[in-house]
Amino acid sequence: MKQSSGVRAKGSRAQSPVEPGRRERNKQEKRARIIAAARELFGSQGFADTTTQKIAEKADIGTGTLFLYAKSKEELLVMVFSGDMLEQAQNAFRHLPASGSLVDKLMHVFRYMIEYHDQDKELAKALLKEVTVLATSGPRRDLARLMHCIYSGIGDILAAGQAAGTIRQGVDPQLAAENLFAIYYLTLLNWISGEISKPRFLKRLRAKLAIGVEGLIEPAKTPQKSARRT
Amino acid sequence: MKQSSGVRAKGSRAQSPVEPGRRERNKQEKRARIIAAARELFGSQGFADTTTQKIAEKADIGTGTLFLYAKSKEELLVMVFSGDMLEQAQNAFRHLPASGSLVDKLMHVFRYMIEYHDQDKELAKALLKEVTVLATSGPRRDLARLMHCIYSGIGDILAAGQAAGTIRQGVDPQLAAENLFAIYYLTLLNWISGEISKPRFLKRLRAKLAIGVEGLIEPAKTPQKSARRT
DNA sequence: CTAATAAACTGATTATAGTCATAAATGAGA
DNA sequence: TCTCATTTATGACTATAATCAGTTTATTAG
Repeated sequence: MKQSSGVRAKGSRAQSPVEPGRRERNKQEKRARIIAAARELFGSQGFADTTTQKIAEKADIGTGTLFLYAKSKEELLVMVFSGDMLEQAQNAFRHLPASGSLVDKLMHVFRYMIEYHDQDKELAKALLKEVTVLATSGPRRDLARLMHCIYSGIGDILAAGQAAGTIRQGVDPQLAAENLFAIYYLTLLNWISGEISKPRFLKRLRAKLAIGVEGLIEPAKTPQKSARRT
Repeated sequence: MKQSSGVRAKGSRAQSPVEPGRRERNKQEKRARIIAAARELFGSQGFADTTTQKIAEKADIGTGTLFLYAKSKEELLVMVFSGDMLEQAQNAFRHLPASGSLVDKLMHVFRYMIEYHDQDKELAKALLKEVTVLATSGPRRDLARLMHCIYSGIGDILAAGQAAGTIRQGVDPQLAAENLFAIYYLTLLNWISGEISKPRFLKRLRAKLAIGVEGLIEPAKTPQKSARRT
């Protein structure tokens, strides 16, 4: 019933606020071995052909132990790659170009993610299948972090646009960010599932984002510049 | 090597262009039994707790036969419910209200689909997990029909709006339709995965669709009517 | 009709994800 | 140091999705 997450403050010198303790260290070290083994095997054999046995063997743990760290093979997959995806997303926002249109900025961000998935399309497919349903769901903490990073990153871009006066004040940046991500995400899934080529995909994505940004409404008969072909 | 899809034109009277033949009839009948059995069991026991054994038993076929009709348990799930979803989508467009804003119309359409999934959230979750990745992919014919129905339905609404002059001519209705569906879909997934209540979800969806329709761009300093709160 | 061919069916069998009773390791208290 | 309680680890075991070699059934040709 106690929580005792390796907090240890025994005896005299325990100056650093949290000292792990052997138990916690072992656990982390094992967790790291599991992730390393799974990453390598998923990468070389693919998701379906990698058995949990092989992962346990490679990580040098018992077969049952694996499921103490991930409740299922699918969760293991997410565990392995959600960290990578978060890093990729953070990089995307860190290297955001200062100039350029909103669509350019969005394409910059999404291209980082696209490049990541392009490394291994099969794996990406399996991964996205899991992520799609889990991402929004409660107890997947790491995915929640990823989604928050993405949504707040895009939200910040939009808020900056509002501050600069290029984006309507009335728009909730959070909701708009979710919209733009949704557009990206379904287009990504379409690409991952085969069919369409990468250049075509990128072009299509850009066109869709442009529509998402500009909206669908006819600008109420003001014969100004941007009204094309009547 | 021959194709011989039960075409049968034997002997004298074979006036109707394609007469099934016993083999094809058996197959269809068996397929129907499988779908009926699977639907009932998935509905009462849920996806995970329904074994393929139980389905085969209930459909009165061998365990192996099941996998002649669906390559996997997941495909079986899609087989069972994609027909329902298509019907639901067709109903939504059939009963489209003549008046109302674009957002109203979209909400009308999506509400039909939402009501369907609301009947059994757990099942919907399992179903959407499969559908999300397969929907776009090649060899899933029934899902392809579903997506085409949805996209062309929304596309038609938008094209009508263009004809009426309320929607910008420059917008590709197909791409815009995919955007609006994407907004709906990720919001749906978020709802299905728990957390948010139905009224909140509907409200949020409407707000997002409004943003998707109106766009994000500041209307270039024309102090006209529709510019809210400066 | 009969034989030959092809398609559809079958359930015993296999592969593997995930469980669970038991054992080992760890840390706290004395 | 030696208990004792709690957490973590283990691999034999179970459940079940999916396969496949062998069988049955339908169709076509003669």
